[in-house]
Amino acid sequence: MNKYKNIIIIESSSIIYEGLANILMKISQKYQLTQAGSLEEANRLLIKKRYDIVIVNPLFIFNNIKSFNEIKCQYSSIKWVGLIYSYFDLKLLSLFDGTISISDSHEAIFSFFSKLNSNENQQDQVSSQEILSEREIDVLKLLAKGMANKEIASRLNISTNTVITHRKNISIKTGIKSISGLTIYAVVQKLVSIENLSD
Amino acid sequence: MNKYKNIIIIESSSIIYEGLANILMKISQKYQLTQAGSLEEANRLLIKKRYDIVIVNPLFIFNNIKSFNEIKCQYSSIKWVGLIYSYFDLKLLSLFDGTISISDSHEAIFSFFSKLNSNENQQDQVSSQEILSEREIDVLKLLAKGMANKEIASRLNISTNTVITHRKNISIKTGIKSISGLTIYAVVQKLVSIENLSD
DNA sequence: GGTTATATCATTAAAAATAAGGAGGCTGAA
DNA sequence: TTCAGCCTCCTTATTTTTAATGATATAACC
Repeated sequence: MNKYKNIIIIESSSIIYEGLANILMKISQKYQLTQAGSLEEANRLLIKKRYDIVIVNPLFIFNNIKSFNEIKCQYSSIKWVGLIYSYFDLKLLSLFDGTISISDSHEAIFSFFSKLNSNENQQDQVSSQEILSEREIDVLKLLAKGMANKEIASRLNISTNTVITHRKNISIKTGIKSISGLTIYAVVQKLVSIENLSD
Repeated sequence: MNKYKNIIIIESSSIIYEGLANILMKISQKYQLTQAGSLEEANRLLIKKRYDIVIVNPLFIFNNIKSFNEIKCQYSSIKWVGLIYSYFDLKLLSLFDGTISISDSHEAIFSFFSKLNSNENQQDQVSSQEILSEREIDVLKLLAKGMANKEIASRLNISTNTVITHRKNISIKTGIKSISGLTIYAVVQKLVSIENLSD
C-alpha cells in the first residue's frame, strides 16, 4: 500500500528547486516536498519528522563529508540522492545511494525514482584515479579543447614528437586511446570544464 | 498594443527548463515560452516568428561563437540572456545582453526581467527538429564513442568514404571540426551519455 | 649508487584522417 | 516536374597520427 513519501531537497537554486519539484509532482502526487538551504537545516527537519528521501546538491556536503556521513548513518532508512549539475569527484558521488543530473530527461528521472522505490538501486564504482604528470595534464587539456598535436606543440613550446610521447603515456596510464574518450576523461576528471572549452 | 512577449529558452535540461519556465510564468502570464535544443533550432524558430528574448545556456554556443554572433546581429531587437549554472569565461558572458544564474532568487529573476524592455507579438509555436540527419547522428554517436572511421564504417555497413562524407557534413552543419568538440557536442545534445562512453 | 619517473627529442614506416572535388539514386515538397 | 536534401560511393593528393623503438638529461627516493 502506498503511503505519502516525504522528500527533502537541499538546494539553494530556485530554478533547480522549482524545476525538480515540478517534475517530481508530475511523477507522483504522493510526494511531499520540503526545501532546505543547508545540511544543518535538513538535519533539524529530520529530527522532527520522518522522511523517505533526501535529494542533495553535493555542494552542500563538499566541505562537510563527516557530518553528512554521521547523519546518513543515523537515518539509515532514508535514500540519499545526489543532484548533480556539474562533474563531481566520483568519490564524493559514491557517498550517495544514487544520483540524478539536471541533464536527465523527465523519463530518466521517472525511471530513477521508480527504481529507488523498489529499492533496486545500483551505485557505480569509484575509479582509482590515474595520476598524470603535470605536463601530461597540460597536453590532455589542450587535446580536449580540440587542438591537433602540432598546435599543442607550439602552444607548449615543445616538439610534436614530445607531444606524441606524452599522449602515448597518457593513453597507457588511463587505458584510453581515442580522442573522444580522453576528452570525456578530461571533463570527468575536471581537468577542463565543458563551459571553458570555448576558444 | 500587444503585450505578449515571446521567449525562446535554449536549454536541454528538463529541470532547468521547467524551473525557469515556472518562475517566468509566475512573473508574468504574458510570456510565451518555447524550448529549443540547439542554437540552430532557435535560429529556425527566429526565421518563422518574432521573438523578444532568447535565454541561452552558453554551452550551446561555446563551440560556435561565430554563428551566435551572426544570429545576434541579424536579430538586433532581441535581448540575449545567458543562463549561467557554472563559471563561464567572462569573454563568453560578454556576448550576452545580460545573464541570470540558477543561483538567483525569484526576486532577482523578477527584477532582471522587469528591466528588460521591448516590443510586441503573438501566436503559436513551431515544432522542432534536429539539424543533423539520422545517418549523421549515427556516425556522430559512434565517433563520440571513440571509434575510428573504419570501425564506424563496418558497424554501419557502409564504406569509409561514406563515413568521411557524413563527418564532413556534420562538421559543416555544426561548425565543429575537432573530434573532442564533436564529442562534447554529442554529450550536450544528449546523443550519447557519459556512462556509455567507456573505451 | 641504483632505481624510477619525468620531460625532452628523434627515426621510420604504416595507417588514418582531411581537403576538395564529382556523381548517381531516392524521396518528398513546391 | 523540378528541386533540395539525404545517402551512398568514388578519386587524388596531402597532412596527421600512430606504432615501435631508442636516447639524453634531470630530479627524487631509498
